[in-house]
Amino acid sequence: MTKTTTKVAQKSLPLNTILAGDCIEEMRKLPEASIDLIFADPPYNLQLKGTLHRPDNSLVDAVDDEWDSFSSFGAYDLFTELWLKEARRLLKPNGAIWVIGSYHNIFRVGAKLQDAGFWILNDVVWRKSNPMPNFRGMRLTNAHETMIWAGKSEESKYTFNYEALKALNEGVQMRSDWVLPICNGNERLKDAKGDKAHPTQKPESLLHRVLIGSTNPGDVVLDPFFGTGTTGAVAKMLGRDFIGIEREKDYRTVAEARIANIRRLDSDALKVTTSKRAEPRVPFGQLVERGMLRPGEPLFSMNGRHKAKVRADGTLIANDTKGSIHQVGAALEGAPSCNGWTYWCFKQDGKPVPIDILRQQIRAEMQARPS
Amino acid sequence: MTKTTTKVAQKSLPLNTILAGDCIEEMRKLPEASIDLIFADPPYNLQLKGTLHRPDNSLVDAVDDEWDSFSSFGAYDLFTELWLKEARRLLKPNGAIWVIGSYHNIFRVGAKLQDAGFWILNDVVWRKSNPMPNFRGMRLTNAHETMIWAGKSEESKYTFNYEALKALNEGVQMRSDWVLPICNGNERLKDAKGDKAHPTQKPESLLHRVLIGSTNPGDVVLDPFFGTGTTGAVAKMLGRDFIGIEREKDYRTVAEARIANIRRLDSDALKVTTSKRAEPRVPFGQLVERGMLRPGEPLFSMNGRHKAKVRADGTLIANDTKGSIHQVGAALEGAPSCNGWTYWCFKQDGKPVPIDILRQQIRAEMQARPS
DNA sequence: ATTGCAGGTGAATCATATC
DNA sequence: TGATATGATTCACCTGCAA
Repeated sequence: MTKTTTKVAQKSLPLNTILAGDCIEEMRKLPEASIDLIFADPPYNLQLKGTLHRPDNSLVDAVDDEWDSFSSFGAYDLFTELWLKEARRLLKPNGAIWVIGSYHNIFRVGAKLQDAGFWILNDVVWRKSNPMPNFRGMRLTNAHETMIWAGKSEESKYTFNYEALKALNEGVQMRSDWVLPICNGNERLKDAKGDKAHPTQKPESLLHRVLIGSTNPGDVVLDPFFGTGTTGAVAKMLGRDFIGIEREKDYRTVAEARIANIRRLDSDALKVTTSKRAEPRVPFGQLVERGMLRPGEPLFSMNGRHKAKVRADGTLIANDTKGSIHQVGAALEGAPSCNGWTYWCFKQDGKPVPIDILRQQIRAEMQARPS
Repeated sequence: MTKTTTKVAQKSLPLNTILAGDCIEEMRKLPEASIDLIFADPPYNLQLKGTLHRPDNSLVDAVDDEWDSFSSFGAYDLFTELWLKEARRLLKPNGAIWVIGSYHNIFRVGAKLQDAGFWILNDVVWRKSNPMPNFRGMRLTNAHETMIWAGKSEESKYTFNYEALKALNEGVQMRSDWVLPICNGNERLKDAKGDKAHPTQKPESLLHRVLIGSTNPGDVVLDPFFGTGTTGAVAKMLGRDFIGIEREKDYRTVAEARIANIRRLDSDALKVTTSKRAEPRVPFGQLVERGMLRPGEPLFSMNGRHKAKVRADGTLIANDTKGSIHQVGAALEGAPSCNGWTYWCFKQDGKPVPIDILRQQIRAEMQARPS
């Protein structure tokens, strides 16, 4: 999943800095189609009226009275619409976004995401291993938060490091529910008085998984609600570039000091298990050209049920069926498709050997002496 | 939390029957403020396009029913608004609603719930213990569905059987994430041909927990998307009255036969949800994500002969060998297999410490705060 | 009776390079 | 832009039959 990057756009970006100001205004100053990934942890405290940030006062005031008891929802929706619009403008065509929230706001954000043209890829549940209990026993322990992962559009070729996440999960594909502890202990940033510096600091483990899974080293990650900079800290550690936007001076100060202390991992540590999809394509005919397989040599299906003969042009023939290793395999199995590389074996010293071994030999040679 | 019930209203209700017809029209015929709880499993609007094959080329049996197809998000929103409006009219002042959905629809439903004046109490995640995997490795395994629990209004004195749920959860406060298996085996209803009678039958364990937690015996439970009647079956089993609404005759027929066969609570069913699980598996990657081990940190084999470096995705690299802690250990020893947990150490204050110590720490946390 | 293996399946927005 | 060819990809259960 390599991508071409626009050097011009990247050069004008304020990489690895924290922009001071309102997130919508600051996003408007950045060039379109310049960001690979956005991670957003927007405000969600709807009950405390007046603390909600209003980007465009005249418009909010205009609808204020009409919305009656739901005026806060309307204002929140407008705010969501505006920052999502800018976020989408900034993303490259193959970019993606993560948004985190709780039941207070996540449903409204998710609906607005879909309305704006984002294409939801997964909703991910962060299951907290140590949540705050429900003290009054009036509801269930609120033990999770919800993240939405969405591509810029339905057509986006988003980045997904499937094999890396599978490796993180001990060889089993990663699920949409992530069990991680909340941020506390040494990781939790404190102010001069010893109080927590930010009320909702997210754990670095959460960002680690997000960035490993949906970015590559060198990608540009924007966090429009930067807070104390968890996104920036993990991005720097993992060799990604970040841009933060934060209104509050106190948060910016804490974040800057925090990120300055982070050391970027060396390139060995940054490398991650890659997908086979990224490996170069090898035509089957090359095995014949190189004499690894002889024309006329018989191949056998892995299940032992079928047999075919190699032809000089790298096609197979079995009974009446002729064609590529994939086509003949599919025809013999009556299947819609077939991966011929894993379907066929040849005999070596009487033992069946998958032809994929030969492809791996060629690929190893290509790595040693790239053409 | 006892409630006074209006005898007059209850007498005119079609208790413990399945109404045939469109849910909005049928709800309009019922008297207002007559229902204690609504459980709704509306169409998810999955928007599936092509076909999907498994790695073995077999075809995935998708939900392609006409009832799940909407022309646009706008059409789905309108449908949601209309049925929610009737649902809210039918609820008693202290009534509540549960709605279940996936990321395709739940954000829109949640926003409309809030717009209609419902007051969200919790969002609850049903974590499937056995979900369908992601066959193409393109996304995370979609391993959960989301339920929203909401009161008719902010002022509703909703029913919540805190102690009963705590008992169901082995004496620990019930959390907002519920681990339950999907509906299969004997519980899954089949038609005459042996195919599944309904594409999306919900497990009774899910309804069991909902009804135990948010209704009392004798309460009236309405399910406007009754399907094959899981809500009715569990309600009858638990001594609650139900009203079902279902358009499709085939589903009604199956549901009626099913509910007629229900007698009383099977006490074994209760034990399923309270049984202890085996010792949890801890992926090595979690130590990296949690910062217990840093990417780039060296590990040493117990015998002192080998060294490896931790990578950001929880794999190791040693010389040319990359892979899991087990794979790299096996490769270095030339052994067919290796338990990486007992093979590798890290250095703490200059002394070697087995990495298994870190796994034990995580397990201790999980035990102290079990799911 | 018990074990093991083959086969089936579940609310799924599930590919991509080349011609 | 659309058709064609290549070839990547699965977890936890369940049932039924064979050994």
